Amino acid sequence: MPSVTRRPAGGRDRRDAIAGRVRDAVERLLVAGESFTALPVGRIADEAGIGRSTFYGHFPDKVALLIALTESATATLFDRAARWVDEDGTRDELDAVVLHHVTEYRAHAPLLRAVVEVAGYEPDVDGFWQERIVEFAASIRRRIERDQAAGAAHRSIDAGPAAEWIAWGTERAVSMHVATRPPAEDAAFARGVAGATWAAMGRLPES
Amino acid sequence: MPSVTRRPAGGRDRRDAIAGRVRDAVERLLVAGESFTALPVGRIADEAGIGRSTFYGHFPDKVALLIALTESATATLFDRAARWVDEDGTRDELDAVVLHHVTEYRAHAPLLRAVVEVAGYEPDVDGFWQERIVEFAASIRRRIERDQAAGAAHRSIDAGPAAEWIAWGTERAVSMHVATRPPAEDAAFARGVAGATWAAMGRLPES
DNA sequence: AGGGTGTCGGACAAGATGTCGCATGATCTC
DNA sequence: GAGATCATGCGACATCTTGTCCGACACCCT
Repeated sequence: MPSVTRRPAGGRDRRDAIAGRVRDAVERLLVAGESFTALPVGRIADEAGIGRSTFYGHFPDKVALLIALTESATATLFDRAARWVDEDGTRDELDAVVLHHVTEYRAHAPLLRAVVEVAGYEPDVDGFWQERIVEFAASIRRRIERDQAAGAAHRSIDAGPAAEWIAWGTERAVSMHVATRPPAEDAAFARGVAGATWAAMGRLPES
Repeated sequence: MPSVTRRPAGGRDRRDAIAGRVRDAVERLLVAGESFTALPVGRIADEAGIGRSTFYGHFPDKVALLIALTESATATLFDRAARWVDEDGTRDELDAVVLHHVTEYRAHAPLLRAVVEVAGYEPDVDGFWQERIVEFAASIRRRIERDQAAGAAHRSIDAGPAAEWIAWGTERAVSMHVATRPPAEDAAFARGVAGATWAAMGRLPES
């Protein structure tokens, strides 16, 4: 005789299945080139095979959906790069790190395109995205400062602005590259960015 | 006795005055923090003191208005920086060049924010903006290559990707800086970015 | 069987877009 | 000044989207 009332497993499974269908539907539509901004909720509901009012039972609005979609997708996006930064990774490792970032970015490109798009006019999304990049920039700054303290990085580099420039620059350049170039060019692009990043951190190799 | 029929100056003046009022109205609304995307045409018309249908007599739609607004505003945005690049400007000149760019960007910040925002979902605006940055990146690439040919820039820098990274990075970092920091910080930011840019071009000073 | 929850389809109100028609005002030409 | 032409403003209209609500139905649990 149970002493608490519990949600039924069947009901939860069904509810999760619907949220999953909405997610998959949005992904398909974004992959097909739809702009998130111009995408009506009714279209998403149709694509997911649910009622439009059911959508509102799961998500308060389209923006909340986007935030939910991207939280997990971007949770690990910067992990490898941040680890390289935090653990004082080497120049030899950097090509692979940037390539991994480009590859991950490309894998989530439709969603990330939507995030950047919606961040332009939605403060919640903007704040969420900025938080991600600003956090990464802070770790780059600390890395540059450590390198300078150890005499490994050139003292002409001002760690704060340089770190912001690197973090935002990488985000933007990768996003543009992924949007306009084929995957076959990823490795060369990543090598080039890695070289410029290393230099911008004040770490040009000895001539 | 005139042999051609000409539109009267008064009528043209009146027509230009209306277009100007629309421009000023949009600028005021953007400065006030309105998102261009969320701004209805009716609101712009009210702010400009014209009828909504008159708006459509002057601009086919809101996006066309934005493009018209930003074409002149951004026509010269990159001029000074491009000149520095094309005329093989020096490190000593770069601080002032970047600061000028930041200052110009800040002066047009509401409009440029709108461009980047709308570029996310409007192919015309996207193309227009990309063209600007890609052109700038190409000139940076040529500059890096000239420097490398002259033995002044480090050969570890791959000019193509580095140039893209610099161009897009600068656009994005400046836009973020202007949106989140006060003008008093512009000079320090510009110096920092100039240092990182010079380094990313493979031009770290001798230790 | 009864109760509770979730879903679907439809209706509603509000807002925005783009177009059109009509009345009025402004300007130009003779 | 009179008449013609063009531009403007207002309002109506059709369409679409958003967010909300309602009733009917399905499903699950006790």
